[in-house]
Amino acid sequence: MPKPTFFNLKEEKREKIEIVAIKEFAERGFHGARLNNIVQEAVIAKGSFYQYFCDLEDLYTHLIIKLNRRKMDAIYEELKRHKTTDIFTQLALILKAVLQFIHSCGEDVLKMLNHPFPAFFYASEEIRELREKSEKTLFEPLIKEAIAKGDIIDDEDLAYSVLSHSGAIIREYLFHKAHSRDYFDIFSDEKAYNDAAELINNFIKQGLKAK
Amino acid sequence: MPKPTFFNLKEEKREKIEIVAIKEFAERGFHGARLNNIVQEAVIAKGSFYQYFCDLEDLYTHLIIKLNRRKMDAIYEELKRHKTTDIFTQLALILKAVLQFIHSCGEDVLKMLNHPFPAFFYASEEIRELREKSEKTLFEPLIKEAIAKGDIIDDEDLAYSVLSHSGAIIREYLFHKAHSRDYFDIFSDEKAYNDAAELINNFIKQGLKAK
Amino acid sequence: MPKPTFFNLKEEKREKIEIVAIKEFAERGFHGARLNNIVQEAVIAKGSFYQYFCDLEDLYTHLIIKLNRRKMDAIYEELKRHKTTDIFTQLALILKAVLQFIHSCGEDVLKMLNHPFPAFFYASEEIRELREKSEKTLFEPLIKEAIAKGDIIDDEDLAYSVLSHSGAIIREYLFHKAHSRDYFDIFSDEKAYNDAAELINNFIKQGLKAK
Amino acid sequence: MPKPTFFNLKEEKREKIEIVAIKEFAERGFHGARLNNIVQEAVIAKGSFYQYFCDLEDLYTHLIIKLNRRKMDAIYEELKRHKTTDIFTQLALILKAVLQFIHSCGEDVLKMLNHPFPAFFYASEEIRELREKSEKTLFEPLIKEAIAKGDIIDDEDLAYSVLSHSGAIIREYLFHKAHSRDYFDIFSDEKAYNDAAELINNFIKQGLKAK
DNA sequence: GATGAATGAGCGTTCATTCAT
DNA sequence: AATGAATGAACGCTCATTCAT
Repeated sequence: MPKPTFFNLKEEKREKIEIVAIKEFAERGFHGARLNNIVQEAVIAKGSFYQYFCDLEDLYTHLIIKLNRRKMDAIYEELKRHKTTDIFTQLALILKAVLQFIHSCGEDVLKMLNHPFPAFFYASEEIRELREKSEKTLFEPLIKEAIAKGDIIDDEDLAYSVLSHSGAIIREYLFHKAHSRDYFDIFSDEKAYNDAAELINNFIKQGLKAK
Repeated sequence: MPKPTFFNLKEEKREKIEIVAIKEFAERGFHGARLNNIVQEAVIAKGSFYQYFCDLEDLYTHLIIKLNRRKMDAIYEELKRHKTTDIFTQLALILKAVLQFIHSCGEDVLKMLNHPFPAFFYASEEIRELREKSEKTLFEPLIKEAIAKGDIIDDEDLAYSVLSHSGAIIREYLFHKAHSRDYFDIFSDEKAYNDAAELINNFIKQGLKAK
Repeated sequence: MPKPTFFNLKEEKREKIEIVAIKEFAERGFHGARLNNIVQEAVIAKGSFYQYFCDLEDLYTHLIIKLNRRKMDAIYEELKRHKTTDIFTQLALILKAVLQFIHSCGEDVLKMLNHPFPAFFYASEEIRELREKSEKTLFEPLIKEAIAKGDIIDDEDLAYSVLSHSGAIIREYLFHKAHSRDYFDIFSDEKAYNDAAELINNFIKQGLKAK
Repeated sequence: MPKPTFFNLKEEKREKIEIVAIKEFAERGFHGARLNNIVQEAVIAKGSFYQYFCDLEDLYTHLIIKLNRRKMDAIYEELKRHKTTDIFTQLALILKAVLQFIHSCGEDVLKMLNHPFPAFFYASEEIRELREKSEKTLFEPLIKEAIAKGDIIDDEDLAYSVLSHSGAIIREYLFHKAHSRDYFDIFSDEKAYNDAAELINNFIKQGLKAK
């Protein structure tokens, strides 16, 4: 968690540091990122960095959490805007919101997220919370309601494990179809993405719908 | 690729190095692994390490390839032993073989494989081939045959993207059910794993079976 | 080129590093010189060294350039002080200035310069410029003027190749006479050196003077 | 000095090692040369190398001494063939013999000799002897006789210091004229070399001839 | 709060030399 | 005499972190 000093910074400076850091993490991954590069690009003193963050992990975690929060906000807003109660329509809205979010972030964020997460990431308590509070919090109420309404079969765990992998399956689908491994590709062709999303959504519907 | 010197080593010594390295990679990930620790634990001179491998990446890649080959061998053996042509029975066999393979390897291998792959890994030609020759080679013929026989709907890409995520969905299911994050847990309760495998298998069947 | 940090150092510290480095290069040559020895003798942290210089080559080049500049300055000052236009008087002044310069530097500098230059040295652009701007710049105008005045025969290349070896011939002369191989010896007996310089100067005059 | 084992080797093998070593020293200089490369190219075991030589310095010194001996032999043969007693004709013969020797050795030898001598070289007793026994032994009798005959002025030391630099002055002359630093150039144009040799020879004659 | 020079543990890697076979 | 695997000291260099100003 960044130190209070960081949040007392002028918005402009704070954003500069974040943008520069995202660029560094995007270009070189967490393990390749160098504090020297970040402070140089952000035009802050090395000592100042340690007034703002404990260390590089702290900064990295901060960025991931912030991006995740913004992603979840975008999803919730999309869900709120359409006010549907059908879980498969909701899944479609979620997938669409994710696509839009990624577009809105720019290439560096995408490149950063495309790097494998560093090992410390999985060990961190902060991250455990983050995961609990994002996908679970998102899907569980939807699933519970859909079960209550009798829309899907009565297996929360199955529904969750499938829904939470829907994004990954879409990406695998597009990768496999295109024989590509370029992460950008699959987000740039909006039509192809939406078609794949609908296909996977329908696939999931087959398996989950109440008998 | 390890140097010939490595393969000329006495089996005992060669295995010791591999086991020690797996442990180090398991505990700290590739980027956290330290050559010093490995040579110390394996009781070999630092210089000797470089008689066996070009560098740490070489050792890491060797281990991943070897483990992957053993996994694929186990799967193919299982498929051969049962000689079924039903794709969903085949998927069940595959999942079972993977479970057995992981049991046979021990916890360190699992922990090592659970770490995100380092970036260099994706750049390597060796690895690209490995990936082509493993999951794709495994699933594609099964899918093609099942489509030809009219057992599943005629969408190779969909089938592939779903089947290749079946393992991940099972693990997510067990994680979510157990509220656990210990990766080895989910492989230790064989019954629970097999039940989950059957459940996910059936789920997939719903979505893929020919109409 | 040393980094700005080096030039911001207190004079005392900067000189200590230079003196220590000259001693190390003098005793062991560039290829034998050890960074460990330098930082230990100079009582600075290894990391600090890299705040001051890119690497050992950087330090070595810095020293050579600095010494060369000081040598050339000494020569030009001597020439300016006496304002002669006779090329052989000028050569005598140059030889005298070199002698004084070497005396002012001490034995270590002499020993350092007596080592063969490392190979990288000849590849560097910085050094190419240095060479262009030292001996050539020094001798060529003198020669051109002497030819124009009709003082020496009209062969620039011959004059240059002979004049630029005058120092080496003097040293060989003194070595041979003294049956010595200690490089510093020949500069310590000022009288002998000056006699030799005059002798060689006269020798050259015989070959170069206009007929 | 190589060990007796080396001289017991079959001529063919011995020559192979020398040729390979010359190539390695030519390409990378003494400090860049790697024993690994030499034994690999010469197809001998690393351990065998130490049966033949104490270390790399031993091999290097052996090669230099051998080449020097061959050069001196070539010079003496040339002098013997023409049986002149005029010192300047003799100098011309020496310069010519050197040119021919370098041509006969091939490019690798030239490249090897073009590298600066390593520092250990100057410290070695073996080398001191070598130098004593080559240039000095060559020039001193010639000079003594020329003085006795009254052909040149009575200053042995001057004559020696000038004659022993004649080769270097020729090279400087050709370098300067061609604005080149490529060592090969100056030996490949035989005509230019011979013209320069004659020019420098005449120059020296002016300064040395008896008045 | 801001600075940036100072720090030194730690890194991966090299390679001449040894020595058991 | 020949081998080549084993060795480990030594190398230059990195870079997150500290700390005096």
